[in-house]
Amino acid sequence: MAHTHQHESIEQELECVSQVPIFQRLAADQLTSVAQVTRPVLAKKGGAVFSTGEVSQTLYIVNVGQVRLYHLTEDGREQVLRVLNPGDFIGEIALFTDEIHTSYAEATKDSELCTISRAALTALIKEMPPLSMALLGALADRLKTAERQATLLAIPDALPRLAGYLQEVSGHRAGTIDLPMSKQDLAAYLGMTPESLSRKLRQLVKDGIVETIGRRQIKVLDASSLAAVAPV
Amino acid sequence: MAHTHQHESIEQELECVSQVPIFQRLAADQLTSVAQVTRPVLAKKGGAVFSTGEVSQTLYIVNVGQVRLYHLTEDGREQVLRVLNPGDFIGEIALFTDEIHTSYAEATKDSELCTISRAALTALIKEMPPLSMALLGALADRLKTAERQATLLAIPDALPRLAGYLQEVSGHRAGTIDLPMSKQDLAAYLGMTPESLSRKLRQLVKDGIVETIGRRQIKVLDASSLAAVAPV
DNA sequence: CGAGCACTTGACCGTAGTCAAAGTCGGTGG
DNA sequence: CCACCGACTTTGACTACGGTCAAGTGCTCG
Repeated sequence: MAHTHQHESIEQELECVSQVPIFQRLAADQLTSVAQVTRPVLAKKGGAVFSTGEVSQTLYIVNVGQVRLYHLTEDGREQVLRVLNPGDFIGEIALFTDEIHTSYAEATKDSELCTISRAALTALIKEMPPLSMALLGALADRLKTAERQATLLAIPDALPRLAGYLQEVSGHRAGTIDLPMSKQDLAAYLGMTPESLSRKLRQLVKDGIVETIGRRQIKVLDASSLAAVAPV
Repeated sequence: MAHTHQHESIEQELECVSQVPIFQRLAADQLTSVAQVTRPVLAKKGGAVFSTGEVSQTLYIVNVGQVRLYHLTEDGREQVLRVLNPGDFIGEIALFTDEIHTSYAEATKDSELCTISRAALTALIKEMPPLSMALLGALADRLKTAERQATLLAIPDALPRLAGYLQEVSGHRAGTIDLPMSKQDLAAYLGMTPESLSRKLRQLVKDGIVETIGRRQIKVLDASSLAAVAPV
């Protein structure tokens, strides 16, 4: 489990809080109030931030590193729900619904997170209406992404599923994409095997639609051909 | 497009508002304030509540009837995102993110909805902190459902996908389920064809795990066998 | 520089999609 | 109240796509 600093200065909390989109609209003194109720948490690469079944009424904000959020199905498959990079947050479901976690959160790199307890956040919201709007906006955004993922996953064929994803992360324009996760995680996210992902990606490369650069970058060469392959 | 009543009494709005879970924690006088800014809307069976591309900064709450929310993919497939029954709401994404609708909403029965504009809701939230907590809770809940749907859809085989769905709507217990949508919509929701759904359902019936009653009901006979088939 | 892990490639097989057609339920109108 | 019509659902045969298993290649990080 992660280790909590006890004697940190307020500065680290401020750094964390000020980086987060949901807090960005707040005034300086409000930021300080927020920072005062956060607690930093460290998680080593491969370590768990939380697991299924835990009753953690805490909001986690990723400050440094990367956290992978996934469901574990009974047959051992990991369904990647999303990958959190600095500025992203998790735990909002547990925060607002009184339920136990149904997913695992695991650091894929050495990571640094800030946490806010449910009680503290509730108090903050009462004081700062803009904060609740920001939170609502962030949740709505996440919901949109999740529904989009569901739409993608419902596509029966792997090629358009991949194309749809690439289209989305590229913003429908030609250009270089930094993949937010490893190819095997991406495969799970898209509901296919790493083998299928590899084959379909290769097909797109062969057709001159995309180009791979190293392991974590893909360059979209022909956005319109990509759109023709994608079904959305 | 739907027709708006202009000269309704406040009573109808109150009926609508008081039925909605997100408003249920409010005091009577607060409910009245909410009711004052809502506008009822009627939608005939088969009629559109809104379509892709519309810039509607409005929250829709279903009061009577049923509304189907779906994406249309380029190959003509309809991906059902969800089906809204009385008390459910839509439009929150457009409300908080300044974006155009990416989905269609269509009434599957003659329906009655209440609407609240973005401006009005923002004002309400400022006045009533509990309301924002309720909204956040509702959104978090929806997010959880969407992530769950994504997990289900990522399952490669159709049988466990169906079993997982049945498990979920039955609350993991034996008993009768009222399907919230037609089988062909359910097939789309689960990312398979109506033919596959029919075959897999039949298999569950043959194995004595479930029983079909008419077209819209399924009775779970053996919850533990169902759990054995489901992968979640 | 080396070891291990991520990724790729290949061959085979099973499952679900497709197309076509029959069957059945539900609602509407006489 | 019953009969009909239309949409939903089911069934069947065929095909192909992707999953599985196995082995090979190449980054990347220590």
